[in-house]
Amino acid sequence: MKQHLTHLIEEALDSLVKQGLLSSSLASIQIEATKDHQHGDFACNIALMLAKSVKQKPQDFAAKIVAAMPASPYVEKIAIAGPGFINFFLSTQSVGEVVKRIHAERNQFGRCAIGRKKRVLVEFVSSNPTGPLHVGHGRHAAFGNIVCHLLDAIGFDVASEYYVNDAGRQIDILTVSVWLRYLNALGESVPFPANAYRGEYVVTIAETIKKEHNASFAVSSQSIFTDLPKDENEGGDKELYIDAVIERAKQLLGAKYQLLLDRGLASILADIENDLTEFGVTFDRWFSEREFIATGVVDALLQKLMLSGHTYELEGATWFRSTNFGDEKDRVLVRSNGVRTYFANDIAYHLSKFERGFDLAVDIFGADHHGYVERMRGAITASGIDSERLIYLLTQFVSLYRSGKPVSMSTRAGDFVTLRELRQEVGNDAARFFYVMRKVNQHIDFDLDLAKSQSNDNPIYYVQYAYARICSVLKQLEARGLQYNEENGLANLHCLEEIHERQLLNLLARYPETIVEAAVHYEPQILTQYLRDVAACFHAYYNAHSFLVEVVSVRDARLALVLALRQVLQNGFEILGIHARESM
RNA sequence: GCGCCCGUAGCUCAGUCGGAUAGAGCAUCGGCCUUCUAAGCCGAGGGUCAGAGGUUCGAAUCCUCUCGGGCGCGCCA
Repeated sequence: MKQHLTHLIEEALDSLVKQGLLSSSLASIQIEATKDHQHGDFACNIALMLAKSVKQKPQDFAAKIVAAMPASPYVEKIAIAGPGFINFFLSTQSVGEVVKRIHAERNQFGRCAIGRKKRVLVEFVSSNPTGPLHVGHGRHAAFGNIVCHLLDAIGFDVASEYYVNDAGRQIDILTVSVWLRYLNALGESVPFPANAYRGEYVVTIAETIKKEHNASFAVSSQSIFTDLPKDENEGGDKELYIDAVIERAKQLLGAKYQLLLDRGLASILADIENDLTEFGVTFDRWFSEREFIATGVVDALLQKLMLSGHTYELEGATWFRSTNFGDEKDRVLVRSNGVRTYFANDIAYHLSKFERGFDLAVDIFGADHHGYVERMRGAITASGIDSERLIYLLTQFVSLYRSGKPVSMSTRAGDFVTLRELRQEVGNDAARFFYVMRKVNQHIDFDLDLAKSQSNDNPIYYVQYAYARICSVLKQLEARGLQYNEENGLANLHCLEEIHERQLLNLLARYPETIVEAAVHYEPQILTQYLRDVAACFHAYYNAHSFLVEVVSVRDARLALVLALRQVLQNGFEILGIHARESM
């Protein structure tokens, strides 16, 4: 419809050019849906934009445009209002057309092909496998998953990946944490390092290992702790101390150290994957940093960067001159001890994404990584790849509120809330909806009481209830022994003349552009907001009018409308990954 | 100190490409159930869009500065 109206304006402008009233019709014509129904269904601001160049009052020029416009079967009335807007009032018949379209396209309604099958890789969560996911990761999971669905809906070829950071020092810390808890479970009395992972899950893993392997990882407490530096609580450095414990563990366990490491890692990854799967979030690939390094392609990929002339040697280390790309200081790629940094491996990983044929790489990270973005983009540019192809989306933090008070989530105190606990408390649907209801770069105050409440205050119940109510109407139809005739409904759309019906029809027509808007900006909250609007419109309609009226033509037309709405709700829910419930 | 993000009603937040009188919900107050679910609807009050300049037909939206809040500034990951 927008296209049609744009075309009408174009013809009017062309005609004015021919009359010599306008020098050029080259203007970007903006047609927008009105906010207020008194302004008709669509409005155009073209007269306001061109008024200056033709040296006329916008209202006068608008009148000339309207006079030059060809007649259209869809347009019932055209009015000039306000400072010079041209308002289009459509016929009931043409507004109702959207219902036919929805009935024809079903679950395809709202999908389009503007992504042109371009390949996009979305990387998200990528949480270090050192413990269970917490509520912050949940936001990444929900957001990333929904961004994938949105991009798919507009015709991108989407793949998702979880980068498993299983090669670094923190895995060693996990391993000794598990080991010390294991020794504890065997009855050894061992001090627990200040910098080790203190969570209860470590104890659980240790106990499992004890059951599986008995005492095969046992050593005497004395052999571990002789001649170690002081830990933090003894006035020492916790970093130096934990590194010394790691070294000692490797010495004492030999080849068995790797066994222990693998066991702990596998256990945590399994937990993470299980948690995400239950949450409805799956990945096309779990990309292991360790395996990636083992293939040997990391050095080959980094060669691109090395050959760019943007790297140099200093004090035994290899540096990337990221200051050439706006970074505040240069960054180390290879440490003086010969070990590559996380950054170097990550550059190789990102280069591999483009090497593997992806046109676009979308990374979803926490806002605490923002300092990292610039140097990665620099490295990509230096390697000869257009950094426009790398998109970073940074999420802000999530705070939980219960009874109006913030829930303490200090990791140190061991009382941080896991994603699993949150899901169990409020349910997957509410968690997903609440996570993406806010702009990604805005802090979330997650109200647990609200997410659980079964009331109109709760947005997730509000939208699901709209769906359930429509289902309920259909059950009622059956209970009264009535039949719905779709063909008759679609033939009588001109009966939908109530103001609520007009508003609902216009909203339904906006669903496809809402999806495009949400997808291209990576903003799912545009969709959640739309669903809340459409639900509010429906509830008002429901309250104002009966659907199951005596007059068959009106009844069938109304049912055709609410069934179209049900389809749109279902399509939106599908993208959000929430359930369409038939009853509440 | 430097960099990034944020600041909209008492509270939590919408506000599309710069458009018409800045909108919802909660809370407060007042209505609506012989009815397809009242888990809902309708109405009232409530605003210096943090502040000051600028850009223009028009600014919550774009630019500059100031104030306030969050985050980041490792040969960690």
